[in-house]
Amino acid sequence: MPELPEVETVVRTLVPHLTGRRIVEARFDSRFVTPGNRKRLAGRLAGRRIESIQRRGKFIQVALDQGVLTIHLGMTGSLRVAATADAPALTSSHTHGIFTLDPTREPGVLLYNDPRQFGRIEWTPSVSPRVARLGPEPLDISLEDFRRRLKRRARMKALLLNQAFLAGVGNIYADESLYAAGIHPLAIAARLKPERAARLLGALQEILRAAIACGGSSISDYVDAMGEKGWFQVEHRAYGREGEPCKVCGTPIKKILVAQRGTHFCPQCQRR
DNA sequence: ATCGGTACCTGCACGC
DNA sequence: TGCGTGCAGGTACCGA
Repeated sequence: MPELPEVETVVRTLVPHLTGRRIVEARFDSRFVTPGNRKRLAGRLAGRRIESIQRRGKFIQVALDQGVLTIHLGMTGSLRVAATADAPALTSSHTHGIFTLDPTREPGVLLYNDPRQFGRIEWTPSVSPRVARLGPEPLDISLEDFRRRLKRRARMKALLLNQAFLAGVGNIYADESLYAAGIHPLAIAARLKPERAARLLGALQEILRAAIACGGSSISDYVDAMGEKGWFQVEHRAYGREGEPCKVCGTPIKKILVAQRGTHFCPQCQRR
C-alpha cells in the first residue's frame, strides 16, 4: 500500500483530527507490529499530548509532549479515525492498535489495522534510529546532491528502493519514474549520463507531486485516515500493466524481477 | 562499504 | 469445489 504519496495523504488527513489531542489509552495486540513490551509501549503513550504529526520517508512521526511515536505502515497497514472503538466496519482481527483519544470531541479513537503485520509502531525518547538513517526526501533533494548520490554500482531500480538513498520511494513510484525518464531498471546508477539523471529526478518529483494531489494510489485496499481512496492508480503507465501496450510506443509492458521485486517497464522506451 | 538474497505474515488469484 | 502455489504497496538481517 503505502509509499511516500500514500503516507503523506494519511498524515494530511490525520493532522486536523489529532493535533493537540491527548491519548487517554493505547492498546496493542500484535507481537510483530509492536516488538518488545506492548504493555510498556501502551504505558508510554497513556496521557501523552500530540504536538504534531509529520511524514519522513514512509514513516509517520507523531511528536508527543514526551518522546516520539513512530509508525510505519509496512505493506498493508492503515490508520483510521473513528467516532468510537466499536465501529464494526473498521475493526477486525487485523486491528492491532487502538488509541483512545480525549473525549472532548470526535473522533474518539485512532485505529491501526494491518493484515500482514509488516508495519511497526514504536516509542522513542527522540527521533527513531530507523528514521535517522533515511536518505534525503526526494521532493527536497537538489539535482547536485542527487547526482552525487548516484555514484554507485547498484541497479537503478534497486537503488530507488533503497531508503538510505532516497526516503519514501517504493515499488510503484520507482517503476513509474524510471518509465517516465526512459531508464532501464537494470541500468547501473553510476553510469547514468548527467542529463538522464536530471530527467529521472524531474520525473520522480513530478510523479510524486501528482500522486499526492490524487491522494495516492489505491491498488487493493489503501485508504487514508478518513477512509477515502486515492486515484493515482489510473495514471500508472508501467506498474501493474504487464502485457498492456506502452502508452507511448505500443510495445507490451514487460515484467521482470529486480531485487526480488516485480518490475514493470517498456523494453522499447527504456533501453539498456 | 555495498550489494543481493531471504525471512517475516496474511490474503487472494490462479491453475489443476 | 478444493487445494497447492506464487505473488502482493515493506524493511531487517545475513553472508559474500
